[in-house]
Amino acid sequence: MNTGQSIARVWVDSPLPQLDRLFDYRVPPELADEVGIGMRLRVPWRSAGRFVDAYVIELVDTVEFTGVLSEIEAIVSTVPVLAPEVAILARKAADRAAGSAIDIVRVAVPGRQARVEKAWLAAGTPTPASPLTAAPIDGYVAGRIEAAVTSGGRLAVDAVPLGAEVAPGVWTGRWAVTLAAAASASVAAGKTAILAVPDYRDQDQLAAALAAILPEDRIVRLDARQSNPDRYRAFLRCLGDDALVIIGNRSVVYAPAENLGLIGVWDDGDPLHSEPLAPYVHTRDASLLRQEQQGCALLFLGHSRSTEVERLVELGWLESVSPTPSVLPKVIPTATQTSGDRLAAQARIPSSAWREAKDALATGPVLVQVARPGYAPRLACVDCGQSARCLRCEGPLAQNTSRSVPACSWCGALAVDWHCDNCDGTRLRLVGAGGASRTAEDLGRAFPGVRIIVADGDRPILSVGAEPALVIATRGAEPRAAGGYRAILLLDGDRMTARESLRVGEDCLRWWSNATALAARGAPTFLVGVGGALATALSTWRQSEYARTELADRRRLRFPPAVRVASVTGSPDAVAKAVAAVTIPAEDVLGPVETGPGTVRTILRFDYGSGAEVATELRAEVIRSATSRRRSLASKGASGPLPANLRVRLDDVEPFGQ
DNA sequence: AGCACGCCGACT
DNA sequence: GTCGGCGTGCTC
Repeated sequence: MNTGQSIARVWVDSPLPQLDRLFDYRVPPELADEVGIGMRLRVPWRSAGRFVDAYVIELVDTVEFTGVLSEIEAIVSTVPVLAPEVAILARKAADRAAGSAIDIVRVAVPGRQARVEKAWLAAGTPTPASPLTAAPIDGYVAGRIEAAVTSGGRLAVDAVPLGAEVAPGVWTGRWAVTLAAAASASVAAGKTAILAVPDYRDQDQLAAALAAILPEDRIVRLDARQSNPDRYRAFLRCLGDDALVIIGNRSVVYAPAENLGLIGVWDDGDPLHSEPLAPYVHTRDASLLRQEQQGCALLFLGHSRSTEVERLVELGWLESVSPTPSVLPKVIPTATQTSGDRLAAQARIPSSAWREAKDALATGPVLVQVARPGYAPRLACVDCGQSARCLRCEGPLAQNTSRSVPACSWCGALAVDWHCDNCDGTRLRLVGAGGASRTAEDLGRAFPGVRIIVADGDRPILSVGAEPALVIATRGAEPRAAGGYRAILLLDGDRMTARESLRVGEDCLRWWSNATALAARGAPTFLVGVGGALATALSTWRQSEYARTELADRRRLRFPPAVRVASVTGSPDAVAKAVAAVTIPAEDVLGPVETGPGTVRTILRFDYGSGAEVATELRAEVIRSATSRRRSLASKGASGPLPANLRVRLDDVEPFGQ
């Protein structure tokens, strides 16, 4: 592997920001034939007896470092787990997010499983893959998406809002069929496709759609939920030269693929695409970087459009593609509480929707989308109306089933012997609309004899059959119905739109659009109790138009994604210093506000053009504060934990409400 | 993070 | 004289 170079330049596996650079180590002669780029090493660290893991980034024969070099201790494995294209991507993504490359590597490269690795090495290169033909992409102008896939195009594609039977009795969304076919076009052209979806239910659908058009050995599932051996096995499979389809959730965008033809992202507006680990790089941003780096095609597919994708469309960076011929779901916005039927009124269902649902129930499943799980998500004192709080921790009380004892939503304590701290009353009543279980109970009374199915985060259901049933689901947890739902009721719209968040409109439209796409062709969807631009966007099925006006609003207000933002958190002096180090206009410095004992947060807003500069400046401050300032606070004898020096997070929308 | 180096007060 | 306190700085 080595061509005579005797110096390995490595990234050490440490979360310390000041160590996020290359370190040089001498390669001992006995390892010179073995060591290669991307391998995991064990190297001495500072003093005798201490070692850290490291990844080989470069092999060179000269050093700029003037000190005494240490020697590599050992090669952990000769498998080049950190592919060069992934290392480059990690560096770029980390720089953009003012974070460490090694933090990305930790997400990108699974832990070594010696047994799995041994078996993989013994098996040798996998079977040479036979040539394949691409599956046709139906529902769009013929050849449009295929052409983009084979020529490195970038598209924002509106998904066809229908279901598909990909195998006898196996139903998925048409989006999965579209994405699978696009991936097959890439693989047929000899290039790997990476497909990222937000959750496991989406992953199952995509896997089913792929299984229908590609041989099993072409499909690799790579996600964090797999067991360590399974994940490592799948990861190793990606290292070969074969053109594969690699599917998974957000971290799959870092899968090794030297010969990458396509990155496909389903439903980029789903918050599960946003990485919760530092440096918090969103699937969308990682995909954009990788597309530029490797020149592959990039496809964002969704039923609704995120403001971020809309921005890229308006810039001309992405091209917008809609189904041809267009498919318009039948959406009927409906006012709240007009039903004369007592039971319907109790279940918050307007009379027109009620009648249609009743008729539809004779022929197949009907979906009812609600905002919250449980029975009574909010309780109050019957006598004085004050909302009921836990006697122990002041958390809000909720009731999970009609018979269960109310319990605290925060600490879980059962509210036995509860009394109101305002009036000493002891009886509780439901506030506002009930949760999924309560709605199920109400509807069960209204439709005696009809099968009721409840699906929420705790009781996930992937699919239901074509038989009549009332399916009550919380938003985002809707099962797919064989042949599609015969009617859909979107309840609780008023409650969903009442949330305080920058993205509330976008999120609601996404939840409703995704649910609407579960309807059978021509089946009605009733949007209850919502009017205005959101209702118009859903009923005219023009989500991108909504995204356009939403983005225009954000531009006026200088909110993301019209601008980029960075949150700077830490001790008041560290934050002040960091903010002073950044050269941006004063009106774009928001704060500081106190976020905890001795901790403040300042938000910086800046244009995309200044992004690289701001990230570099903030990064330098993080390193400075990590290396210079020590525990000056702790030595003062102050009790309590030492507040973190300085934390920087780019494109953090949480301060705007999430 | 750890851990060594370094420069001032009580000690055999 | 020097043992060790912890503030400071570095890790190829």
